[in-house]
Order: sequence, then structure tokens, then C-alpha cells
Amino acid sequence: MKKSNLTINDIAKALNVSKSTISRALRDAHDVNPETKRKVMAFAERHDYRPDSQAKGLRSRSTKTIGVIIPAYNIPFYSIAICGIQDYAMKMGYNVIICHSNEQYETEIKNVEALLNANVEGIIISVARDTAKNEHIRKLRRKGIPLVLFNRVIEDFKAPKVVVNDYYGALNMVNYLIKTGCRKIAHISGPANLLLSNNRKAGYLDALAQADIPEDDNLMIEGDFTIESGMTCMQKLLEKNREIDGIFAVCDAVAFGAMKALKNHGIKIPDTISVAGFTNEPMAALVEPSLTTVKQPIYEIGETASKLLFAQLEDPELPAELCVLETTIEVRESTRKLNSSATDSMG
Amino acid sequence: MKKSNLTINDIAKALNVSKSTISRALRDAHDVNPETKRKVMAFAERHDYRPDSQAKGLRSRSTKTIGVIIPAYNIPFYSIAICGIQDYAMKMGYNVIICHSNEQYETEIKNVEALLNANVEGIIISVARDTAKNEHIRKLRRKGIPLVLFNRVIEDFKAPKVVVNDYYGALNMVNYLIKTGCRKIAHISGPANLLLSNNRKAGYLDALAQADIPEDDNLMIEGDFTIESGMTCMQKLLEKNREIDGIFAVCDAVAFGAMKALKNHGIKIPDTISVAGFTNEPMAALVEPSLTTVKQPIYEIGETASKLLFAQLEDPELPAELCVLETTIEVRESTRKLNSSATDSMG
DNA sequence: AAAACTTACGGGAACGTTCCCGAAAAAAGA
DNA sequence: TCTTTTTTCGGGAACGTTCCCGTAAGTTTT
Repeated sequence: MKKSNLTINDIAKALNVSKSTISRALRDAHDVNPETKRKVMAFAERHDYRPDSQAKGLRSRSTKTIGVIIPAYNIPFYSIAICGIQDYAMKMGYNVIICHSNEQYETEIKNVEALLNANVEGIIISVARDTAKNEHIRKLRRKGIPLVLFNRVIEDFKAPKVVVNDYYGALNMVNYLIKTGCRKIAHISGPANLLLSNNRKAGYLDALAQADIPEDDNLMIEGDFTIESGMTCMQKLLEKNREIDGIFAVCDAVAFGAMKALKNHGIKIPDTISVAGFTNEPMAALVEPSLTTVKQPIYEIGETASKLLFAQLEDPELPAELCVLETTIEVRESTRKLNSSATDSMG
Repeated sequence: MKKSNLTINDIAKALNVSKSTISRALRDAHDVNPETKRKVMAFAERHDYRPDSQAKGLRSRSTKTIGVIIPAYNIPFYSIAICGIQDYAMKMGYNVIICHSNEQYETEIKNVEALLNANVEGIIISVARDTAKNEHIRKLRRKGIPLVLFNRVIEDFKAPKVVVNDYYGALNMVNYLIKTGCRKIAHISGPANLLLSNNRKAGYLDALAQADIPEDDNLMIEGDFTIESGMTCMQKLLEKNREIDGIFAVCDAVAFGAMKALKNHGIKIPDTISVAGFTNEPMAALVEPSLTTVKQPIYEIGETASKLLFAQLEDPELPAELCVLETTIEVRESTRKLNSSATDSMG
């Protein structure tokens, strides 16, 4: 499609001054007669003049655009995080191009290419479920494109990262389950290539260890982040083990799936089995029973990622910072009530 | 931030040919020696040359960018619809800039300005809850910017629109409720300034009329599209009326809120009161009991909106088309079972 | 062997900005 | 009155592309 907008030259001709003067007047420069400035402004206002962003960008050698890659749109976490990213970027006068990898490594590579072709000035990325390699991200590094990883980050890679304290969040949550009387706590973990999965699992294991509960391989199973995965994993856990009294899921979606499976088996939540999740998606408050979960500051995660990116844009030499946000435990109905005689101190 | 990429001139100097030849070679033009073409391609590949999108755009007078305005990110409907919009746009080689109005008319106006400043070639918009005026949209029209409305459209405005058959969806759903034995069916409607709300309400009213059930103002209440609104509206309905045996909500979120309120009152769903929603968000299958709802082809709505926009980009003279997608009824657990002796034909 | 045509390439303008530099006019100082 | 300074403005290059046009060779036709 052709655009045919009013240009600075048109205004110059109409007002019988040079384009330089128009340019200066519009940017409210000092060395232009107040009277002509007024005239130019008025004319531009009346005709709704808008500078061509591409011409401006070409001249200033900046695109004022950043890119974001997320695994999927329909994960509520990312909807909210994107909001945080974008609000801050807009405030900085930047546009945001969002891509989704559809949880596929191959698509993620294509996303990176698409963003490079759009000449974005920086990229914020949360990797796909099956992304183990990082060659595509290293490429960005080599090209000097500022980069921020968030939530699902890749290990042993030097770049600013925004995560939550996955380990302590999990530790605290499992501690809480233990305090409510759970002893046979199962864990449905996430893909092992993601740091997040391992940290949450480590928190789970350490909580057990601290309570002198032996770990049991039969109580651990690896899923991905989907509801379906939660259902099938729960199913398998129940087949292998009949004494489970608690579930700690790597994320809320998996917890929802686990709850669904438990309901199908006619198992009461939390009377027979407590269920806990991680993230605190909006849905968590709505399911029945409502889900006890580790609450992440989702919007702030996005906002922080955005801030780190812009900090890098201003100073490319900035050392890579690891930003760890705090979580809290949101107690709802899917876990047993805390026995009031038990200890009531918890982080 | 400054960008310092490889340009066509750099390649020209390195290979000792003119930039014209480089340009031609890269675009695989016919009038360039296969040998030099090979050399240029190889060089570009090796150094990961990417044409400057702004220079190209300035020259070709196109930004290859479209804009989307949605009310909010955290409405699952829009997450999915955006996916449909974007997938198609990407396929067409376009980038997408997404803005959210935060359900505020004022912000929506700012969004339009932001997109105009980004020189988007077209805009897809779903208006905010309280958007009654359309001056900002008319402005786009005046400027000749292709436009498509979807889901929440504004009445008496000539532009391509993508909606579902709200009237028939509602009619069929309320018909179904009646067939399952409901007689006192309440309706929590949406904001009256939106066509969608009125059409769904009309469907509700006509279904009642067709079954010779008198309409009752006490059974109708206006909410917005939020869970909270669903809760408070349900609360009010219960205070005014004790014989309700069915609820038809304008959307799933409102239905979720209504269910929450009913549970708080200890009212059994669907034994005492059936609840039906509209949209079929992913959540609908997860809540307890799972929600019977009118199923919209959400991804396709977005995809269709995108298609209509690109059709307009290709031919600006194209007449404004109203695209109405079909809905189906997704029966789940929140409504009473259909009496097997009753008629089993329904649309 | 001259004419016509093809192949392959270079020069330069253009897209709409910004910005540097210089210059005319007006104001101030001598 | 002549110089110096300030105010105000215009000219033109530059950003990285594309594309039109011209032209030098090489190839075919007469």
C-alpha cells in the first residue's frame, strides 16, 4: 500500500519557507522566529501532520522498536507480563513487536530472524519449552543486540535475566504443605532443560530434606507446562502410588490438570490430597477448590525486563544483571488448613 | 541507540562493484551476471547482511506494519484472537503493533494516535467497554487508513466488521436452557453501547418469547464483562428474585462471577440454577462445574479480521463487509441434563 | 563489417527527515 | 559609519534503499 501523507516539503511550499525552518519549528528549536513557528505549528496541527517515522528513523539511525518473544499467547502469565513490558516501552517512546514461538525451538529461531529483519534495537525473550540450544541467542549477542531473558531463562548464558526466586518459592510452598500435615508430597516438575524447573524441584527436595522426609523417585514425574500434562502425570502418579497426600506442581496449569485428574478419580481436594501450584494466574482464584499457589509479581516481571533492556540500550557496556523478584504464598482452598497448634512462622 | 549494520555500500566497496548491482543481485534480478550474483549472495550470507527496513520502507513508501487495539491483554479471548491476527499478518510479511486501551475510551484515543505516529498501514480494533463515541475512528476513515472492527464493534459505522452471530448464539443457548426445563432464566447483559450486548440480549428475549415465557425486568441486569461484575449482578438478582432457575451471562467471565456468587450462597449448580456463558474461553472447561457456553471460533475471528484488513490494503475501494462467523453450543456440566424424552433437535 | 540487439553494470535521483554550515538582515557596540 | 554580534533562515549533504536511465562491452543479424 502506498502512503501519501503530508510532508515537511509540502508545508514548506505552502508557507513559503524552507524545509529546514519547518523542521526546526516543529521541533520547537530556539533559532526560529516565534511568529513563523506559530504559523508552522498551526498549519501542522490543522492538517494533522505526522512526521514519517521511517525517514526520521533512517536519519537518526534508530527504529524505536523492540522485540519480544514468548512461548505462547494463551498462557495467562505471558499476557500479563507483556502488558508490563509494553507499558514501559511505550512510556519510553518505543514500539513493541511480539512474536510467539508456539513452544517450538524451530519457530523461536524464525522469530529471532523476523525481529532482526525488522531491525529491532533489543529483544526480550522467554524461551520455548523445548529450547535447549542457545546458538540463536548467542547470535544476537555477537551482533551486539541488547537482550533480556525472563521467566524461562537459559543457564550458563551471560545476559540480564529476570526471574523469581523459584527455589525459595518452592521451598516455602512445600514447607507449608508439610506444616499442614502432608507427608507424601509428589512433585510434577517442568522440562529439565529449563532452569526454572530445576530450581523449583531443588526447593521441593530441600524442603523434604529439612523435614527429614525421604525423597522418593516414585513421587517425582516430569511434565511440561500444560493442563493435559498435569492430568496425565497425575494419572501416572496415582497408578504408581496410593498414599500421596499432597501435590506440588511446577505451575498453575499443571496443578489444574492434576485437580481435574483427581476429581475424575473421586479424590477429595484437599481432604485426601492437597494441591499447590506456582504463578498465581487469574484462574487460580476461580477453580474449585481455589488453588493455593506461589504468587509471582507477573506484571512487575515484565516491567523489570523492559527496564533492564532500556538500561542496556542506554549503556551497552552494562554488566549483565540477574534480577530476582520475590514470591509470596497465596493460601486458598486446595490445601489443608494449617493446624493452629502447629508453628505459624513461615517465610 | 545507534545501529551500525552492514550496508549495501559496504558490500559494494568490498566487492568492487556498484551498489546498484548489489541491490539487484540481492533481489535476484535478471540483469546481473550469475557469477557476481553468487559472490554477492555469498558475501551477504557470510556477513549476515540485513537490508535496513526503514530505508527500504522510505523508498517504497510502505511500513509493512499494522496496528491492533484491544481492550485488555488479560481477557483470554483477545490473547487468542491476537494470535490469529498476527499469524496471518506475519504470513503476509507484516509486523504487528498491539496496543491495549485498558478498557478506557481516553486511552483508546491515545492508542490511535500512537499507531498513526508509527505510520501503520491499517488498524484492527475492538473497542473499550465504555467507548460510545466514534470520532477517533472516523478520523482514521478520513485519513484513508484501512480499518477493521471485530468482536466489540460500533454500530452505524461503515467499516468491515468481524463478529459472531451473537443473536442466534444467544437464542440457541436460551432455547437449550428452556429445553432442559428452565423457566425463570435471568440475563446478565453487557454494556448497552455495544452491539454485541444488545444482540445477545435480543436473542435471549426472543427465545423467551418463542417459548411463551413472559419477560421480566427483574430478571435482567446490566454488567460489564468482568468476573466481579458477574458476582455483584448475581448477588443483586438473588436479592430481587428467589425463583431463578437459570442464568444466561453475556460472557464467560461474567458467568464465572455468577457461579462464584451462587457457590457463596450455597446454591447448587446446575441442580437449582443452571449457568450458561458465551465465548468458550479455555477456563470454561476447567471451572467446577465446567461451564456450558456458546462456543466462538476465536482464532478464526482474529484471522478473518486480519484477512479483511489485507484485502482492504490491496484494494482500498473494497466495500465494507460484515463477516459473521457461526457459533455452536458447548454443553458441559453447569446446565441441567437434557431430558431425553424432550425434543433433541437444536441448532 | 556495419547495424542491431543483448548482457551486465554504474551513475544518480528520489523517498522524508535532520543537521551542519553559511549568509542575509537586523541589532548592538565602537 | 564601520565593525561585531545576534537573530533568522536557506542550501545541501546524509541516512540506506530502489529504480530509471545510460553505456560499455559482447553477441547476433544483415
